[in-house]
Amino acid sequence: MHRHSRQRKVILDVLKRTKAHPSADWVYREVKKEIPNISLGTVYRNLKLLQSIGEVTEISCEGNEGRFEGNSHLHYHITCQKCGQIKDVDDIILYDIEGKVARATGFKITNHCVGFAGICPACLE
Amino acid sequence: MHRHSRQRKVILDVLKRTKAHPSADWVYREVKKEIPNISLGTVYRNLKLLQSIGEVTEISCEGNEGRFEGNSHLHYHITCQKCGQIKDVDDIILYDIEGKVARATGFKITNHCVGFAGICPACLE
DNA sequence: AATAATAACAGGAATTATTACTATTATATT
DNA sequence: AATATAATAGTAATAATTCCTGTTATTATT
Repeated sequence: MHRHSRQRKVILDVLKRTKAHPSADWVYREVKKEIPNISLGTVYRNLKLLQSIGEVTEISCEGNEGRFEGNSHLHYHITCQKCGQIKDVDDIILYDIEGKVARATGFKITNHCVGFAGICPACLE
Repeated sequence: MHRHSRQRKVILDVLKRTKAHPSADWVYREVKKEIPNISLGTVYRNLKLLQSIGEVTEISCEGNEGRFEGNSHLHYHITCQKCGQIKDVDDIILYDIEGKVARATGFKITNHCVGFAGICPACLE
């Protein structure tokens, strides 16, 4: 069973209060401000644990692996290939896509991802 | 300008004739059968070059980064989380999804990916 | 066909992200 | 308070990919 730890709490707090989609290393540097001797291994271990209980999601599309977010409602992402920012795409809903793929392939679907890449309005000038 | 090289030709041939979605290292080992002293760096360099001219695609969804394919028509992928195989999903068409996201976000979209994870029929028993 | 310019190569070193290991510390239970 | 062990810090190890350097091979030009 899970015990509480200050480290885990601060890691989750950091993720919950940012709208960005940070890397493990960014989380590490941020938590370090509050717990200066935290270990990078602790960050990785807790990011994984927090994922397993649904508190944190790792992005898995369009080269954005290793980016995390504390926002757990279903949505997709778009990445600017020029400045690197990742934004949420909240307006697109793919109705029953997992069901469609399950029927087409015979797989039991457990997860899907959708991601976009392009140039953001600011970088377009 | 690009020159021809035996290495590049064999790398592309290997990718064109497999239905799998191999890793750079698998391609390397396969090409080694024909060119025993090929270098892994050469494989990476050519995979990148072949991508840039559209002959090869790198999968970018659901933890399948670093997997390549020579099949360049638009389609999606599904990965079995138990046995690791990656299969093509050819039957699902997302109508004008890039246009929809462009209108919703203001980005100029250059690419999108859709990927699924689950358990394949064989692994389900 | 020989020459010159340089793209591409082999082999190895370097880099980066992530995981594993181990001795110590902190949390929850009795 | 004593105990069991989950979690930690710090470091070492691993894996995937890129970078570097001297050599080779391809193409264009003579």
